[in-house]
Amino acid sequence: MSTTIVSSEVEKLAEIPLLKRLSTEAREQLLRGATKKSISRGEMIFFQDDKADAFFIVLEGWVKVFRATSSGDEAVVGVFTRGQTFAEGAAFTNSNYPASGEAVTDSVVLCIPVAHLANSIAADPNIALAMMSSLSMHLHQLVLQIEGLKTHTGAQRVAEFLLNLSTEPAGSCTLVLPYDKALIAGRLGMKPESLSRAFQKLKSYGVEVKQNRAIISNVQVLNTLVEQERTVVMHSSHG
Amino acid sequence: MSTTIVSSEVEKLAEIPLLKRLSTEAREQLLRGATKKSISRGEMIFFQDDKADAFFIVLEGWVKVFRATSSGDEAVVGVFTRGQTFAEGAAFTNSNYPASGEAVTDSVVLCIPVAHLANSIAADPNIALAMMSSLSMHLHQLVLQIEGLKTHTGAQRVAEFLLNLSTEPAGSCTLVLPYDKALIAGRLGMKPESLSRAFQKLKSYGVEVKQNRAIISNVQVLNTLVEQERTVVMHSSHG
DNA sequence: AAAAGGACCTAACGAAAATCAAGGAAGTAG
DNA sequence: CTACTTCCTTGATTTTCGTTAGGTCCTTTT
Repeated sequence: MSTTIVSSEVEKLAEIPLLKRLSTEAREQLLRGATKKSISRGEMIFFQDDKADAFFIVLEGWVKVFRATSSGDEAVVGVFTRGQTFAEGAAFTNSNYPASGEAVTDSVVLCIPVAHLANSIAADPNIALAMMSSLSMHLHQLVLQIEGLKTHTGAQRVAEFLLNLSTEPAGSCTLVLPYDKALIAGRLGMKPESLSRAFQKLKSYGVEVKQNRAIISNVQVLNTLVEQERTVVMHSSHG
Repeated sequence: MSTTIVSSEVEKLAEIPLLKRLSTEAREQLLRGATKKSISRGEMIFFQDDKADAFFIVLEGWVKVFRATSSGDEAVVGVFTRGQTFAEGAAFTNSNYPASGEAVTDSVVLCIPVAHLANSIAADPNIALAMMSSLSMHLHQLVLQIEGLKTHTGAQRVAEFLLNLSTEPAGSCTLVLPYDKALIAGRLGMKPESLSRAFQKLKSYGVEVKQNRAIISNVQVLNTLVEQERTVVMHSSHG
């Protein structure tokens, strides 16, 4: 399921962060070599260790990127949705994908071959600047993820995740969990059971989870929890 | 302690990965705006949340990049040495440093202002490609770090760290721990006490640690340890 | 309507690692 | 040589988290 981009679609894609800063000509040039792919839930997009000959932009749905260890264990490295780029890092080292990509919902992604990207950059160097900005944001996100893993408890990471989903800066807020709990757990570096326990603990901080809906009664309370030091957190007073 | 680069030095710097692929002219252009800084052990190079107006290349010594939480806890995001680039991600987001940088030994770093980089890229787009490659390698390294944290035990991560330092592909090998154990622990996402105990466990895999020297009696044995699944590792037979 | 399957939660156990506290080893200054 | 600091190790205890197994609820199937 793969089609080229028709020019009427190009302007719709201008809202994507990576393409936003480009001129109309540069955008058209870059998209000329791109194809749109529809992918069913559970289908693989690329495989770890394969030659990295393309990178991707999510148009619809959710995609996970993960590394599989030799023993079948997997570590979720990122989860991406509408407008986000993924696997763009591999595209420049002229090497292989360091991780695998899989659709976790039915998805549509834009696939841009590395060879075409190289040509496009030669034609318009501004494309390189847009890519670098995208890479940097990715880098920044990974830095935050590492900090979270090293200094936050499970419940704190879950709280952080919920706060990122919430739009309200304060007060109460209801939100929809974007993908199933097993994947959320993977994304946060824990097992589903631990995620369950974390939700339990967050009850005493005013978080109610029912099905795929979460209700935060007070965003600021959660915020203070995330800010707290590891050792001080989650002692007898709450629980 | 900050000086500009004299042209006689430029060719010596050609071996640095970021600069390697550039033409002599591009290299000279980029280095024209660079300054060399000598930094004492413990001195800060840049501060988290400050405006990111420069990125760096290590010429001598070791530098750590870390994030500090409000409560004084810190997460080491990377440790860099000779030839490696750091904080280059911040140079493109036009924002603030997501982490702080500090010299852990007396060091010399090359400081390249973001404004000058932008000018240089305009003059020669190939510089952009070199930067992208550097960013990508960084991205890849962080991905591996996240994988390690999520799927390896402490002892496995230490083994991995030692293997990265070793030059021999097999057999025995002696190596020098490049910086103090507290930092190694931070780098690997654990406490110094846990690092100590991890070294203990590795004794039964043929690793001897005395002072800042480590002797690996068989590199391959360590390699198999790292490859093993989490749950199978470190049971009664060893220890 | 009953059965089957899937997603999620709960509980009990064990392993890994953090914490707290104390003791050693090496280097430095008096 | 002794006192002191800094860095590292060790031991005892607690917490966290993975594992396993069983249970509930909800949806789909027959």
